[in-house]
Amino acid sequence: MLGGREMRIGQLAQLVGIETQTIRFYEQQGLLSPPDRQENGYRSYTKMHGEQLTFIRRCRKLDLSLVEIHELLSYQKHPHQPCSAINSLLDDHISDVRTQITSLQALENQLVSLRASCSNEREIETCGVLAEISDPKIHS
Amino acid sequence: MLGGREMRIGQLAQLVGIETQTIRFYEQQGLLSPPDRQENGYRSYTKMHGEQLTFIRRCRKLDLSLVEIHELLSYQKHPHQPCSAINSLLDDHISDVRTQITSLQALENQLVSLRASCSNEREIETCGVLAEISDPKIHS
DNA sequence: AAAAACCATATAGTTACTATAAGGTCAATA
DNA sequence: TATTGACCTTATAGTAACTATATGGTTTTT
Ligand SMILES: [Zn+2]
Ligand SMILES: [Zn+2]
Ligand SMILES: [Zn+2]
Ligand SMILES: [Zn+2]
Repeated sequence: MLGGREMRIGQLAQLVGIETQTIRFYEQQGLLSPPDRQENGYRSYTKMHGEQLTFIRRCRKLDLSLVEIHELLSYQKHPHQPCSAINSLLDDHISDVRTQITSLQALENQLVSLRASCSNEREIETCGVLAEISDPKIHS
Repeated sequence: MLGGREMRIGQLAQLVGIETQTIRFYEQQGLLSPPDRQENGYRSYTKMHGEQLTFIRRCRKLDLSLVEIHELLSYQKHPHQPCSAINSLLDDHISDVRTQITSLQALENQLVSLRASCSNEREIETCGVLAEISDPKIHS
């Protein structure tokens, strides 16, 4: 054993703040390099695996999909190509997020207006909310 | 056959603008009343089923979950209770949507700032985007 | 009669995990 | 020494709301 810094999956999990199953899952998905195994079959991780995992987790917090992360990792393996692909990926992702925001805002408006059609304190039978969903008035 | 207005699943699907599998799925989930069957086993739907389906679809467009729709439908079956539960459901849902919007906006800001760390036209090796994800600078 | 269109059920796939089952390994304890 | 507990292994199923496929029966059209 050259550098005696290996850890087992539980320690890595604690280090990164993630569940052990998630680590195995990323390995299975090809996002995390398969670690060496001890004689008993236990996974043996290095500092590098910790960095890979942290990278993946940061990407996930940016709501990048596993496929997108896969792409980013593949770019990292060809460091002498132009980085325009990375920027395209990011631009597309930003535009996805903006689309989501826009449609959620439209949804919020609809919901607020629906909510306004009930003055509370009624019986369900005459509740404006259910009535509006069942038979919406058309607003210009 | 008393009122000869029954339709088969394909016709109902076309009427509502939905796939036949989705109709069967809603029935299986207990959202749509099970229709009568013809002698050959085919489902036989009435106008009422069309209205139920339209209600469900409108709820889905408001991004209400199937569980929430289930709740709404159960309220409809007890029309002489106060409608405050409906309003609570809606208020909770609106607050969910607002939470989503807020966190997506925060995400958008992060992504835009990340994007700004690359001036394009570089090699991947020196791309500020990957560098930032791997090793983020701390901003106040 | 044969082909096309429709219906039926059951099952698997999607995303990113999370949870469970069934069992092997290791260190500490009774 | 036997057993407990914590840890590890793999494999499989569950989540949400559909969507797609496989396989086979029925009806309608050509
Ligand atoms: Zn994206
Ligand atoms: Zn009301
Ligand atoms: Zn909701
Ligand atoms: Zn770049």
